[in-house]
Amino acid sequence: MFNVSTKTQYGIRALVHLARAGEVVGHVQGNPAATAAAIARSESISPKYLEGILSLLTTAGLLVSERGKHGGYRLARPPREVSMLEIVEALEGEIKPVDCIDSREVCAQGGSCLPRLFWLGLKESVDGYLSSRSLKDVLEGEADDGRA
Amino acid sequence: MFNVSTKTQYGIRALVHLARAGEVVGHVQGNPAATAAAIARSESISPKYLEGILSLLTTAGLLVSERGKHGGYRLARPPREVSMLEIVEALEGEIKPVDCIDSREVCAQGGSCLPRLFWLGLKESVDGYLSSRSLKDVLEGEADDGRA
DNA sequence: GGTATTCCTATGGGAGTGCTAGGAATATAC
DNA sequence: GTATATTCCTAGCACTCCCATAGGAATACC
Repeated sequence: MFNVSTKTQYGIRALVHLARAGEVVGHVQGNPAATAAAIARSESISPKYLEGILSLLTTAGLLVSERGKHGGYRLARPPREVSMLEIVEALEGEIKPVDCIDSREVCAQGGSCLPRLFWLGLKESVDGYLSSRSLKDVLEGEADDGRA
Repeated sequence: MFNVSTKTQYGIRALVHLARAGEVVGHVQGNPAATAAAIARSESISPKYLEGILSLLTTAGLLVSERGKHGGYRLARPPREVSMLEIVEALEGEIKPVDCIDSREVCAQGGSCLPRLFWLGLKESVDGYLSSRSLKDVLEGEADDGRA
């Protein structure tokens, strides 16, 4: 349960790759931007598949792309300022255990829906974890910050 | 993301239904056991579909079934003693964001897999939330216990 | 113009979800 | 012991989503 798609896994690995290489907009302009093909090779990911993923991250504002020859991708912000929640939501959509999660009203089913509060709590727990980690934390292998 | 299947949603609603009706093994022997058909009717769930779900919960040891005429289902334990983690795992399997979550060794991909620690932390966060809630908590609509 | 890149759209196999259907096994009632 | 009410087991099916793969259009550098 709670399987994370390869799309998200690959996306995160690509972002970690860029972060490790210091590919951030503004910084280290000497470096050429990293191409999708290069990241795919280095991370053993299908190149064409990764292309689409990087496009999504660009649309979401997490990456900046340069087209044409010597083009490629860079992080739009330093890793410290990118929360994992942003990344995951960009690729998988909102954390939403059940569909009725946003409607403050009662569920489709008529009566009182007690489980909804339970699912809401789960969403908050997951959102809390994801938003408390930055790309930099993942890069540095920090599994937890001491407080569960 | 993190969609919970109807199987699990229906299963939980059925368990809440049984808990509310006081259908616990040993207690209130006067009551007839609740049938799948009756629960399905009351909760507006497809009867045949619910049958399979209740069977799963029986196999998992959360319900006790009685076959034949006047048969039905009862909770195997009082609601206070049933953790939501048990229920969810019985219906959806282990919480496992990525497949490499149990292998202490490095992922399939050769090098160091930093994201694995991150996913492990997510699993622990979800497991923690689920194991901290009992069926009774859900029944009483307790969304949180005060501590995030 | 040639080349290297991102970007867009379409396609397809495979797996999982959400049921539906039919009947076998089992227990009670008369 | 037959009828009846229930759980239990297996199979199947439409639908959607996942995981790519493919081909080419748009763009930018040389």
